[in-house]
Amino acid sequence: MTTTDHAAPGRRDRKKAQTRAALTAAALRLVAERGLEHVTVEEISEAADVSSRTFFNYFTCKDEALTDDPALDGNPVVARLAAVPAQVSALQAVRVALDESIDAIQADRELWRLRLAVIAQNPALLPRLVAGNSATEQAMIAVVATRLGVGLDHGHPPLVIAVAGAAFRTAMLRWAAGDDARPLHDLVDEAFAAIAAGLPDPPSLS
Amino acid sequence: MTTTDHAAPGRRDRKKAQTRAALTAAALRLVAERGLEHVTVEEISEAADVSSRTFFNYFTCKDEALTDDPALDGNPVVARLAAVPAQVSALQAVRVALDESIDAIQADRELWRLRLAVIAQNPALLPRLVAGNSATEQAMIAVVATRLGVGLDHGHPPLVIAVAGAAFRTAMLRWAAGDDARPLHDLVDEAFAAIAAGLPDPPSLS
DNA sequence: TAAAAACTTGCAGGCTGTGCAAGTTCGCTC
DNA sequence: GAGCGAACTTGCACAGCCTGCAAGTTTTTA
Repeated sequence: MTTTDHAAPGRRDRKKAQTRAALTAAALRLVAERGLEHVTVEEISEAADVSSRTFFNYFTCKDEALTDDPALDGNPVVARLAAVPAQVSALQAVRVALDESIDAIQADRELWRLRLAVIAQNPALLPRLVAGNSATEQAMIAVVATRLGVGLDHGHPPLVIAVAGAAFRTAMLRWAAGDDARPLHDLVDEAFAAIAAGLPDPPSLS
Repeated sequence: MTTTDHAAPGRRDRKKAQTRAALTAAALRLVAERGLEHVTVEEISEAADVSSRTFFNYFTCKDEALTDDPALDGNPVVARLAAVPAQVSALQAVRVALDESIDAIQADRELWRLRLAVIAQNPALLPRLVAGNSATEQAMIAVVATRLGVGLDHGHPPLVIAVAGAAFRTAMLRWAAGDDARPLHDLVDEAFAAIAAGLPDPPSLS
């Protein structure tokens, strides 16, 4: 059993989290310094003081060490999405479901700024952010379909999820770029609001 | 010189296109049959009757042989986007710029159905569709920023491009899944219309 | 304290992707 | 139409990614 929710994590789980964090930190630091292609898994593992074989016990590939975050597990997001009152529109429900993820990111501000800088310089990593990996995305689509009372073959739920993901990723990049000093939450709100308004052209600067 | 636009392609360029098409067809067929992980570059090359070293002269990685299509080169799309009259909204301009790509896909109906089936079964490939790779995407963002008369640090252009891409990809998958028998053009229109309307919840089936 | 479960590690090995140095095909010009 | 140069193909060597397996070690549980 690997730590049920309300149990205090034992030494083993603490060590695991520690090793994982060390690998992630090392990966991000090295890639930020040298670029994705000039860092090997062996170097990352070395920096985190584990064998490279152990690296692959934590991550299925190099990219995963850079993008995945335990604080952003998809399951809670899906659960929260299902818990949003039915009268809220699907789009807004997704935004609400992301609230705690947004807070988690803002709380780990420095790590995420670095992570997003790395992602911005290696666009292949971008789609990995936030349920880029089918599993969670499919679950969210299913929940939205249920919320709306439409079949799984309806076109709306996949569109809402894809668009919401795009909005969230865009807001994160903007937040990390620092062009706008506002907190992530505000930037996400702005993006979702723009979408809810139908993405009208903004007034050009006079 | 590699075939300027209005010149008749010589034997060499014809052979290149042929080899490329053979590699793509072989890759799609084999992956559809066996799954992405159970097909090697060597097998694909073998099926297309070239060496595996030659495979990498055409594609930088295995995925590229499955997703990229010469008919969907990003440059023309960017050019068309820039050519859309300025009074058209950015979102609609992107939709218009995609028109010829949509036609090209519909014309190659069978190939694209197979390709999208493969992509649906291997979601890691999805982001590669349609300017998933920064270069074109950045160019489109720049064009939209110019259209709108806003700076490159403005948040709207990236949002529009990301959302439009999500809409296009979603429509393509829907089209290929065959849940809806309408032509791709209609499905793309529907998705863009839904976005322009602010993604309101559809009426649930009574 | 002892068995069970979980985690780490090394090793062997297949596959991806790249640089280099032939060899071959094609296009162009005289 | 001979021949030169550019473009393309290929084999080879090699770095790096990732996996399965079979130890060994640490933590948990009884």
